Amino acid sequence: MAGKNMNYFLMDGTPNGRIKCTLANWTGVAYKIPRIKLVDCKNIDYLKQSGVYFLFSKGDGDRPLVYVGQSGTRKNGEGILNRLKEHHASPKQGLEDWYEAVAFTTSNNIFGATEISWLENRFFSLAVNANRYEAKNGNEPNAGNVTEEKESELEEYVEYAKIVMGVLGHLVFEPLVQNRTPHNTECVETDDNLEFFMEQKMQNTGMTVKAKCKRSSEGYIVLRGSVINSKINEKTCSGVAKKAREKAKVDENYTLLEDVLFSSPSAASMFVTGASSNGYTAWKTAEGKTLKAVETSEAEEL
DNA sequence: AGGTGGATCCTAACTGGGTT
DNA sequence: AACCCAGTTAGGATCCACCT
Repeated sequence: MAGKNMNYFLMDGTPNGRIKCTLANWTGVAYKIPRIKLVDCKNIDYLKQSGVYFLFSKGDGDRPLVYVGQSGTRKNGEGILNRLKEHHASPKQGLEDWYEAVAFTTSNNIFGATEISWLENRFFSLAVNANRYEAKNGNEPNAGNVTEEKESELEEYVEYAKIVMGVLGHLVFEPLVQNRTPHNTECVETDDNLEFFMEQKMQNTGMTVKAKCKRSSEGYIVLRGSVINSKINEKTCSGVAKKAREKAKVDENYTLLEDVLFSSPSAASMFVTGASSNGYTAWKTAEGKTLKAVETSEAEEL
C-alpha cells in the first residue's frame, strides 16, 4: 500500500487530549474528544454540523464497546456536539462509563439525512464484521437509497475514515486478516505471508486437531477453518487459551468459525490443543520448519 | 491530614526442559 | 512426538512513606 500523509492537530498540546484530524484530498474532518474535554468543545463549529460519531467504553471486560450514532443538523441547531452533550448528561444504559468520542463530519457540511444514515449503517456493519469491539447502534438505521455515484463517493469517505479511526487508537473497522470472503479460508492477507500449521492426534479425545496460524503485527492468528480439540485439560491449559476457547465460535465438528488473535505462539497452540503446549515447536511451516527455527533464521538475517 | 508517588508483593501467564 | 511441570518474568494491585 502507498504511504499516506495525515494531519493530526493536538488541540490541547498533549497526546491524551483532543485531536483534530484532516487529510489532503479528503473532505472529512475528524475529532477525538476525551469525555472530560467535552466541555471545552462548545466553540468548535465543525461539531455543530451533521455527522456520524462513536462513543467508546471499556465494556464488560471481555471486549471494549463502541456505540455508533448519527446527528443531522435539522433536528436541532447543534449537530454532533448536542448529541454528545446528551450522551454525557444522560447516558444510555450500558454506556454510562464511555470515556471518549470520535466524530466524523466534513469541511463543507455536505452530509444530508440520507448520507448520514448510509454512513452510520456502513460503519456499524464494518464494526460488526471486524469483530473486535462489541458494537451497539442507536436506531438500526436502514441503509437508505443513494445513487451509485453517491455510493462510490461515500465509500471513498469511509476508506479514509477507517484509517483515521485506526490511527486515533481504535481498530474497530480492521478485521484481523484482510481480503477475506465469508467462506474462503485460503486467501487471507496479513503483513506476513508465512503460514504455520499444526496437526496432532490428541490423547484425551482421540481426535486429530488440524490448525493454521499466521503472524501479523499484532500477534499470532489462528485462522478460521482450523479444527481444535473438543475438550480441554483443566490442569495444564493456560488461562488465556481457556478463555479464548470459551468465547470462540466453532461448529459441531469443532471447526473454528472465526479468526482468533493471540499474543504468543504458545497461547495460540494451547488454544488448539486445549492443553499445555510450546507454540515455538508446535507450529511448523509447510516444509516442516518450526516457528522457532524460522524466527532464529530471521534474527540472523538482520 | 491528605494526597501523590514509589516500592513491594502477588498473581498469572509464557516458555523451555523434562518425562512418558 | 506429545504432554506435563516448574521456573521465570511481566504486569497489576495494594500498601506505605514522605512531602506539602
